[in-house]
Parts: sequence; structure tokens; C-alpha cells
Amino acid sequence: MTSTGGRIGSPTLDEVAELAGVSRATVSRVVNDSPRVSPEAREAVLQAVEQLRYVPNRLARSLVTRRTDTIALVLSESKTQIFSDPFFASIVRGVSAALADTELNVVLLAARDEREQEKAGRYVRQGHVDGVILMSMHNDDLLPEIVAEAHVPLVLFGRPQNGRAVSFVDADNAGGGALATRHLLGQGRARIGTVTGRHDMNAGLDRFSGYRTALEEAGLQARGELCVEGDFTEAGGARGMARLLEQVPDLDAVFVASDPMAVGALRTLHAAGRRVPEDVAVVGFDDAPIARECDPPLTTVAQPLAEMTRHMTDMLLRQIDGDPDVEVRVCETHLVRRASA
Amino acid sequence: MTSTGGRIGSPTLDEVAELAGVSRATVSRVVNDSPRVSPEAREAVLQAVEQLRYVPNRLARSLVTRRTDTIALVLSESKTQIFSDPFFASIVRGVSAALADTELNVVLLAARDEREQEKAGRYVRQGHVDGVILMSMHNDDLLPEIVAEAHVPLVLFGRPQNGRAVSFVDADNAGGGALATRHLLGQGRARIGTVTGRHDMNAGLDRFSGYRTALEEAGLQARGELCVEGDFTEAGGARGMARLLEQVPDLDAVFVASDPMAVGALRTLHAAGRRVPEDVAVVGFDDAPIARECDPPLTTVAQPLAEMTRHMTDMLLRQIDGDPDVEVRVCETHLVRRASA
DNA sequence: CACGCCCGTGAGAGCGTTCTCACACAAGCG
DNA sequence: CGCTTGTGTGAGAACGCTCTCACGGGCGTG
Repeated sequence: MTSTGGRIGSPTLDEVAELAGVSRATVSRVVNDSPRVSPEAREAVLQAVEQLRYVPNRLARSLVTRRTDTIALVLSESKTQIFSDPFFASIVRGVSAALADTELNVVLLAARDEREQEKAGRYVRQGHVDGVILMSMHNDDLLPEIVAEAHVPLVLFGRPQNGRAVSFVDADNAGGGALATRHLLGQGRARIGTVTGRHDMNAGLDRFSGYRTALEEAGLQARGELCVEGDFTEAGGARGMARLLEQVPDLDAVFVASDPMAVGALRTLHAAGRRVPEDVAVVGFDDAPIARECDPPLTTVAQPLAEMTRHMTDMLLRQIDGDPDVEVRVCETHLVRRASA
Repeated sequence: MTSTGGRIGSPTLDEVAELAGVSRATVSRVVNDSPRVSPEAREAVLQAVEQLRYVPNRLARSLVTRRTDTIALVLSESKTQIFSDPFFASIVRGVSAALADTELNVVLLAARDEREQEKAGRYVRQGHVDGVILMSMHNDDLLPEIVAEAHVPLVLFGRPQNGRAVSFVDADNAGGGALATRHLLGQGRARIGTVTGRHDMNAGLDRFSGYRTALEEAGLQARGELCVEGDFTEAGGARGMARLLEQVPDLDAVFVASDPMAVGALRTLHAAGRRVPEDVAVVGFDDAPIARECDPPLTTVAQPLAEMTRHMTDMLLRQIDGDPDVEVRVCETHLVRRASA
């Protein structure tokens, strides 16, 4: 390995220093844009850097600065295919965008099963990242605990189940569910069903509770046969809708707790010969790109994802800078009216 | 910062050594499972590790071992929403699965625009990872070049455009396109259109060329009005199908170069009152989960993704272990028959 | 009984950085 | 003209780990 003629490994600060005829410290200053360097020295160093194609070794730097300039976006989700959910894609985009003009890198960690969660936890604890944004929709997830105990700055996407003191950003899911349901009530719909999200995810539960609140406000009851549990996937939405139609043949509206599920529900309704919105009105949730494209275009509840991701990164950066406060932010949703309701 | 009472920072090897009453070297041996440690010493160390909740600092270790035990899965894709493509989700799953019982971590790097690509490139060059699996479907992408020049082990998913010597794994896209088209021909279809993938992605071009090959074999011509360019999205598939119907009203079959696009095409066909497969037969590509769920279930070309991801990781690991050979692997596709053709 | 051997251990150098200090030198002040 | 002030520079100690090497003690062998 050492006897090979070629340059194995990258050039070091020392090599640059020698070539530039200065000390290692001066090279470091130039590389880090310190002002206290003479123009001549700076020029010499820059030339040497160029010539050797020097790239600083980040590991060595991190070892002394105790900063990695990297944050992890952890997706801890086993049961649904969160990865192919456009909703998740938006989060990723939002976070990268928010950090675009900082020094910070974002890495995504996928933690599908328990094993991967432990791997991700280890990765975080071993000092690879300065902070973590954790999307863990699932209530029995170990990872929030693991990360919190590692004393690594942490912001959750979505309200955690147990009331532990941790910063998070969430949409007002209950408010959104109520918004959707009130919209349907306002159209004079009387038998309003719902395909909920998974009951072991807060987003699912909260949207469901908003649905019930709105019905109760109107003096109606969320009877059991009106409510079926979905799983946030398109297939699940289709199945849920089928069951709903079976249980309540004269259904005239449905609130579906996510857009992919709503697309599945639309398919079932078409197949069953129901017209949307004439026979059955449909409201979804998330305002995914598909909502605009499907037939009919989907009325849906939008969460301000850009705003939410910005809050998450801001909160995380504050924590990384040493602010010990726990912050919580719940963002308002709004209804996007299209043709389906 | 330093005056805070609490334990700032994790315990170090030295602290563990002191508590266990041994030297730093011995602790290191225990932590790294070296056999040359007496049972008593090992026990003492393990207890101290437990008590201090010691976790090795990976950066420090990497600095000397020159191994990070991390590989990056880089998604360099700007134009389509690759992130919400189920196809991509499968790749991620496959790679993590293949590395599940190794020490290696996987981080995902999303590089949507040029800026993010540079950031990702920097990340790789600065020594954060031992190797890279790069999904860059796009022909004008800078990242393959950047990574290759950094002399970091690299395996591409998908054949690169310029013939540079780099290891890659690809599906036989041309073969798959031919397979699909021959299947349609075998059903006696005569006017077979295609909605292609993007022409600046090899997967798109190759599937298209397979389509033409099969037509020519049958003595037919891929007339211009039979071919429209799609973009691998559902919306694009719907639009492409609409254009196709307009240009060729008596179309009796279509090969759509991805399943999401095929789903869009089905929607258009339904809306236009064409029965599938009676009036128009449809074959997709990818065997995405949706293919099973849609109406009618989609006949589609499957690529052996599990096999492909395994090859990619194997090849990368070999490179990381110092094997300088460039390897190439093209995997066979097969047809999955369902109801749409 | 002396010799070599292996085994468990610890001392210490090094990995590539940053950062604190101290130093040399120039310039400005009384 | 001595004194402080400031500015550019370099020496060297960290950072937390691995790994080579040397050393002492127990054992088997001739």
C-alpha cells in the first residue's frame, strides 16, 4: 500500500504548507478565510491548494471543532411505504432548500425495521451529525428515545405520542380534519364517512378526531359504520372505500385522511358507478401533486409544508447553537377547493 | 460552555480505561473484539463501558483507520420527482437490506439542482464515505464526473451516457422494451404506440429502442405519430396517452415506459371511453406496487431490483476492498402478465 | 534448569485538523 | 529613543482513536 508509486490518499495541510513555503497554521487560516493573513501568503497558499487539488479532511476538522456541519433527516417508518409518498418528498426538498445557503449538509437515514433503527441510532450517537430531524409517524418507535438520550439536538416532525419534552413542528391535523368535514357539511351532505389514517399514528388519530368534532358541532354522530381505518396508501384507500360503501350504501360524502388514499377511494367509487361529487363528495388531505391531476381534481386540506420545514430547520439550528429551550410549533392548514367536493 | 456542570461531550477511551483500571489500548481491544484480552480485563472494561455509556467516537476512529464504514446512495435527479417514485423506494430498500448485516451504514444524499450536486460532491470528497452508489438517470449530470475524480469507489445504477470506464449495474431496458412490444404483437395488435421515458435518460431511450427493434422484427415501422415522449410521471403518462389517441385514433395497443405513466395512461383511456384491454392493450414497465392495484391490473416488465441492488453493493464492497477492476452487469427483465394486455 | 515462545498488556507515536500562545517585527505614541 | 500596540507568522498541544512495538511472566521443550 505504502510502496505504491501513485499518490494514495489526499494531500494534507502539511504538504500544502511545504509547497507554499509557509506553516501549516497559515494554510489553515487561508482555508478558513481568516483575515489575518498577508496577501502574498494567501496567494501562495491558494496556488498550492490548486496545484495539489487539496480538499480539507472533514473528519480531522470535526474531531477538533466538534462540529460535523451535517444534520440527519431520519425517516423512521416501517409499515407504510413512506418513501414513495410525495408528501415525504416535499419534506426532503424543504429541508434541503432551507439549508441550501448554509454550510450544512443533509443526509437521509432510512430506518425501516428495528434493526435499521438501531443502526441509525448508532450512527447518530457516534457523532456523525450535529443534529437530527426525525420523522417518526409511528407511536411505538424507539428512535425518538434513542436520539433524545444521546443528547443530540433533535426536532420532530409531528407531535410525539408520550408527552416528553422535545421540540417539534406539526400541522394542525385535527383542525384540518374539522375543516374538511365542515366543508362537506356546508354542502348539505348528511352521511359523511371517513377513511382514517393508521390509528397508531398521531396524524391519523388527529385528523379523525377533527372529523368527529365537526360532526358533533353539527349535532351529528360519528357512527362506527361511517369510519374505517386506512393505512395512508392508495391501495388501502381503495379497500377502505369499498368497505365504507358496503356498510353505508347511501353514503354521500367521505373525508379521506390522505391524498394517495383519496385517489384509491376515487377508483373504488368509479368502479362502483358513483359519480364524484354528485353522488359522493370526497375531500383528501395533504394537497399532493396527484390531487391536481386526478379525476375529478381533489378538494383537499393543505399543510404549509414549506413553512413547516423552515421552522424545523430554524429550531434545529438554534439548538445546535446551544439554545436549550424546547420549542413547539403547530401550523394552520387550509382547504384547497377543487372539483371533488 | 466549559463551565457547565453537566457532562458535556461523551466519555472517551481514556476515561473508560481509568475506570476499568487498564490502559487505553486494552479498552480499544475490547471495543474492537480483539481476541487477545484476558477475560477479567474484558469484563472490567465492559462494565466501565456500560457504566459510562461509552460510545466510540467514529470520527476519531475513521481518522486513523481511513474507513468511515459508511456509503452514500446519491440521488442525482432534478427534473422528475424521483423521490416519490416507488421504483426508487425499492432501490433504497434493497441497498439497506443488502448491507443490513454488515457494519456499513447507508446515507442518502439528494442532489436535485446543481448547487446540491456540488454540495453532495464536496461531501463525498471530504472523506465522509467509503464509497458511492450513484443514481443519476440524467445525461447532463455533473456528479458522476465529480465522484469519479475524487477517486472514491463508485458504482452507478444505470448505464452512463459517455462511455467512461466505471462500474455499473443496469437492467436490460432495450430487451424489456422489446419483450413488452413482442407481447403486444403476439396478441395480434397492429397499431402499437408508445409513451417513452425522457429522451435525456438512457432508461427511456433504451426502452424506446427495444420497442422499435421489436416492431422492425415484425416488419412494422415505428412511425412518428405512434411515439410520444413522456417524463416518467403519472401526469406525463396521462398527457402522452391523450396526445397519442389524438394522433392515432384507431390505436389498439400501447407500451408505456413506466408504471406510474401507465397508470396515467389508463386514466386517459377510461376518460376516453376505451376499454382496456379490449380496445387498447397496455403494457407498463417496472412492476411497481401500483401495477397490481390499478384497474385493470397492469401487465408490465419487471426488472430484478433485488438482484440488481445486491450486485451494486457487492461490486462496491469489492472496490472498497481494493479491487481495481471495472465491472458491468446487465440484468434480464421479464414480463409480468396481468389483465391490461 | 535454561532456553525460546506466546500471550496479555501498556507506552507512545501518529492520523489531519484547529487553536492557543509566543515571537518577531513595524508602526505609533509620549 | 524607549514604550506600547498591533499584525502576521509558526511551534506545538490538543481532539479521540488505532496500531506498532517492547516488555514481563507463564509455559513447554530440549
